[in-house]
Amino acid sequence: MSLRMSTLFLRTLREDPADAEVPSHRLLVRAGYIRRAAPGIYTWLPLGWHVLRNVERIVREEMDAIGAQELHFPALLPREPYEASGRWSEYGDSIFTLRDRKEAEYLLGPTHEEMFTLAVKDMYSSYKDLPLSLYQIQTKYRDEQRPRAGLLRGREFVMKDSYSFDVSDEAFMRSYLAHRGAYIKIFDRLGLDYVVVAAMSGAMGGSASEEFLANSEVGEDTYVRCMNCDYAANVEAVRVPVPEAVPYDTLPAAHAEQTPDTPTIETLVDHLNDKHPLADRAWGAADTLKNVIVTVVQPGGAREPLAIGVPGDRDVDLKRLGAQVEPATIEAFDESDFAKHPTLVKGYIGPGTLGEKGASGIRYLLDPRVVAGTRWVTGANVDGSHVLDLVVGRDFEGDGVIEAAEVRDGDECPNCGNPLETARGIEMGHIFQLGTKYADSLGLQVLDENGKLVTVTMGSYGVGVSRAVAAIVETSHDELGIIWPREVSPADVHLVATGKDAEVFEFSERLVAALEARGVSVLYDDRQKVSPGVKFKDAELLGMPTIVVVGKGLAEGRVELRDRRTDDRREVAADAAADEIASAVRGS
RNA sequence: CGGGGCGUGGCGUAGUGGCUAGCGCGCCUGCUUUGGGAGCAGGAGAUCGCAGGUUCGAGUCCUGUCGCCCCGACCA
Repeated sequence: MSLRMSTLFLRTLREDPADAEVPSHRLLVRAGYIRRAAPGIYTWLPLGWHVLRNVERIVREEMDAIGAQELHFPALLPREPYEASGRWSEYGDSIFTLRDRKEAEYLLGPTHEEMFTLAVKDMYSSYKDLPLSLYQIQTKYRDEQRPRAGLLRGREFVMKDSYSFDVSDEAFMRSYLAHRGAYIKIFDRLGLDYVVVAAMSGAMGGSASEEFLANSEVGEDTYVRCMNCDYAANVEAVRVPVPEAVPYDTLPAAHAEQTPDTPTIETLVDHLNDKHPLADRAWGAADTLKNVIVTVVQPGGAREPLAIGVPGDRDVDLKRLGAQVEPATIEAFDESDFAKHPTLVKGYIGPGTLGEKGASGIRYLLDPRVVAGTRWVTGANVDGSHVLDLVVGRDFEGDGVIEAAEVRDGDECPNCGNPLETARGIEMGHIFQLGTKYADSLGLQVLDENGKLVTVTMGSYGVGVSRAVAAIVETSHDELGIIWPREVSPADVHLVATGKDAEVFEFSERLVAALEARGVSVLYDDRQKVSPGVKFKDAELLGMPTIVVVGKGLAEGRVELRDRRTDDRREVAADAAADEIASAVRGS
């Protein structure tokens, strides 16, 4: 297959589009791969469409290799199945919904667990039919609050989603691991620099999940990895190592004291160092217990306040907190909320009024570090007053534990205790152990070998196909343009014919044909009245992995072969060019 | 939801209330040019986001509205 620049539906831009910030967005638009149609919605131009289809091809090959079967559901879906699974309301206003002429409600599918589950329920009823893995490559729709960065977070996007159906947990694990292996192959072939991390299952429900994150500064996910062992996790899923419980018989009794003008942790610490200097060290924020109040909004709209106690040197990480309470969402606790809870004294909130048994009745969850036996300085629920020597387990207890405090570089690894480092990544794939959530809510059961009904154990597995195109560009570009990995490139070779000699173009035509005969695809710049500089710039911007220049060297029987990534250049004999190029293409 | 920035030919942009809205890129025609985003000449292409208002006169000022981009979402 070959493409010709003279007729290709393409216009490269000399300047960056004003609305593009991240490299993948800038370059994909500049190089004419995509074009914005609406916020978070993009048109795939011919070159971009080639890349997208290449990514799809790789995904298909690896899914087929583990025996998954491809099918295709509609994107336009009826409301009922999503009502049955509870997600019509769980997804809330992030689903695109619409009505038909009879006022029946539909949605544009944000994901398809329900449809797969119902299809299997419809057709299968025996353990003999399992295991089964099905997949589709579909356009998905989510009305994101804030689409951003071009293809990285769009409202319309292409996703491969697959689902496994098994009779037992043991059988399920085999399906899960098969998918995991396929994903590793897919992301390797896509040329991505990625990590596999433990993750939260979020709106998908279920018990455990792992994410495949492409390392990138512009990624929206933060993850940690241990610098010693193989622990890696999305910050949302990090487990904080729990300190040993300490006997507290000998600790001094709790007592409140006046701490005027100390509504912040910083002013409180200053007060402590001023009035209660310690012999061996200074007071720090970590000695204080900070109580943060938020509003939890349930999918149905019900609102309730929630108090979270964290060490004063840590902020509450809203993403982590959100992941814990999903599908509920978190909103800030504002002045009007404070007005409804007069026992909360802003700046001096303490455990005294918190908890289901406290005066405020607000549910009170503690960071894992706030365990029995630890001693804190915290608010006394009186303006200008704090309590010292307040001991967990002796003086107060929370209603439970929550992982919501921020995770920082250098925190302890829960596996081995060594320091963790944080990094950013783009979520490329996510594999979920769903358990029986959907099978239960939609009634998917099969008869086992004893004739008894058993609920099917499911897994769900997603790859962001369109997002992968952006992630590849993020990990593979330079200041001149895109550098496609061989397997996804729109063509193997960008052939630039320069000069005005008819011979150059005649030779190039023969070279294109010879390369095609050798299975090498070519993007041929056959434009006749375009200056060489323009052609070179375009070749670098467009990013085919190999660039071949036919020009002034042809008179001496030579053509030039360049590697886009390394910029290695060498001259090869014109009459051996097709073979040289073909072997260079296969070798890289 | 909040904060900030911005809406002017396809793209990037200029435009102290005053003449026919300017420039670069791209596009069209002709001639020249062809190894690093060519030169000259001529040309096409804009209801200045939209709706009101102020004014003799509005791209420019006022009000409203729509849209886009970025940041933040809580620290008591």
